[in-house]
Amino acid sequence: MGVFGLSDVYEKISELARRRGFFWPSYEIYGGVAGFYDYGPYGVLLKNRIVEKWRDFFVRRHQDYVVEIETPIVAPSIVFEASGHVEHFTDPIVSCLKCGRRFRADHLVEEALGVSVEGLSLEDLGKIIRDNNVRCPFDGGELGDVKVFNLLFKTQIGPYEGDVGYLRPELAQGMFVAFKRVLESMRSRLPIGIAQIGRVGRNEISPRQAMVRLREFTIMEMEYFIDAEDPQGNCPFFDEMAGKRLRIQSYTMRVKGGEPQWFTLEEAVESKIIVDKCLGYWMAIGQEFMESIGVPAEHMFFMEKGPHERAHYSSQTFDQVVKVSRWGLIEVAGHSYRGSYDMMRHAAYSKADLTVFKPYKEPILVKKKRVIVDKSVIGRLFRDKAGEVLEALQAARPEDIEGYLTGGGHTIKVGGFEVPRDAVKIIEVEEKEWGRKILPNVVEPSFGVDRVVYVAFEYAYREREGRVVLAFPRDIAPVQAAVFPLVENDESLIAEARSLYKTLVREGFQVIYDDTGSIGRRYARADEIGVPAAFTVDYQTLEDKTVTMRDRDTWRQVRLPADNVVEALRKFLKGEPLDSLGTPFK
RNA sequence: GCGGCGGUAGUCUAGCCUGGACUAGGACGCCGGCCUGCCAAGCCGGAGGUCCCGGGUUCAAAUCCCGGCCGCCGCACCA
Repeated sequence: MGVFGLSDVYEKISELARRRGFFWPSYEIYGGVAGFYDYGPYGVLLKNRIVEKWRDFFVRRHQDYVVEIETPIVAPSIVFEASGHVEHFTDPIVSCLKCGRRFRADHLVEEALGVSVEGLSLEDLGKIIRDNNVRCPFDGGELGDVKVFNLLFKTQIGPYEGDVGYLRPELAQGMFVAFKRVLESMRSRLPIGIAQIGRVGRNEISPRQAMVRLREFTIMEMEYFIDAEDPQGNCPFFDEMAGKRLRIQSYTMRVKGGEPQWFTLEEAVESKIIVDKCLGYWMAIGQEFMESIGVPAEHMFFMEKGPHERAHYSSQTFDQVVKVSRWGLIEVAGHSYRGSYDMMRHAAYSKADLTVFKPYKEPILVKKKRVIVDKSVIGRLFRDKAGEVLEALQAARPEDIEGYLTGGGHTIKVGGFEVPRDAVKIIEVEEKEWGRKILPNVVEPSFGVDRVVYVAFEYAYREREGRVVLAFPRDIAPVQAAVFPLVENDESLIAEARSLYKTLVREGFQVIYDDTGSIGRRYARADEIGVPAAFTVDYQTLEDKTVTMRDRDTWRQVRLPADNVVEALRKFLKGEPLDSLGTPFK
């Protein structure tokens, strides 16, 4: 028995996944490497459908605001210096000089001395270790310098060792760095969502839990760029989801030991449990997405992270967690309010102007003070320094300069120069302002594909009369239909079945054709990879061109004309009940 | 990274303690043939094994010992 009263199906799932070609640990013939997984033929089909569904929920349905891009997985080091990952995406470690074992430096100190060392620099940690003679807990050996272990995979771009590159640990930086160009190509309007689906790498110290914690994995992520000062305009679709019910456990609820509670999206936003409308909106979409993958709403909730649990960039983060039988709660998505941290950093590091011009409806008149300088005086007085002086005067705030003028002094001190007051005057002008420049804030829903695949698999797993059925929601099933002749040794049945199979393939369906073994065995095989519908060509087909259609989940059948199969399958995959598609059979 | 347990055809497993007749046995699955008028039926035939890897002990190692890799569990870690 697993947790939450769910029976632990992990072993059965991994066995089935390997045997039927969904997923398995990579590099098996070389003994395997922890943290890497292969997708097999049906796994790829399943994953692709899940990815396509995410794209539908987050991108296609919001296509007037959300676009998808693709950026490289390797970035020059400056990108992750700007993002803070080079500095923060690390653990401090020390090595024992005698046995070579490695330890978390902060934990060792906290354990040995019973003091909190949170936020201390590497040097400070090293000093504490030396001053207190902290030793290796195994053989008492002396400890070396405190170093950082960075979870970024490091590489080199081109032939020169100085050109450090990193494998991205998240997709977000790709969107931030490309933001200006994307915004421009989408006619420079906010809000805008930029989505991306792609691989990332994190050099985890000890990955575990199969597909749940990998060193290389796929993320589906969106950065939704908004104007923090225009809360009304940011989320034009909010009302459509306002009544959606979400289960939320705020940080304060959690530290008090409280259970997650149900809120409508509107309630959660109005009571400030979710700090931002857009953050809440995408959480609601995220919940609908996971429900469509097969997870009932009562099996997931949003868990708010506390101040010390959040990433360095975030002011509010919710983990979208789903119950699984083996490991309890696993995080399938993180929903973060990232503020303008990243955009600020990239603007500073790249010197690019990453602001967005937001026009007002009507231009407004503003009174501004302007510094007027008598350049001939400055030129004569400062000669070759005149340029610098002028620059300093322009850079200064007019109010400050006015302060000197009204203060009655004889000179104005600016940029290390003293400028005679007569050379400068302040005038007031009226200007039309057509808009303002803002640095956008960012809301980010980010899903781990591989975890979603695992969750879909676990929630689809059923046992029925000693047989295994993968009851995927019909529209994510890796294979959509099966076609069988009733028996395997009748050429005319086989010919009809092959022809039906070809029709379905031509119509774009993923179909398996199978004519070996008994019909029951073939149904069982199809159930085991989760094929929602099976069509069987029997002797009556030869008379009246009808076939039977079988539902994976009920094992019931209807009979319908072979010519209607394409349309019936299309409807069935969209959720229509079997009974509406034909007349009952047997 | 630490500790415990484990690793044998595609899958599940017997054998390991007590080394040799193991040319590694079985079941399911898979492939071919026969049969089969709707839910893993039957019969015949077949393919499939680096016994996790490396080293050691021994006349002899799937079996004992050491190291490593991988997995599961617990601790730690998971910006």
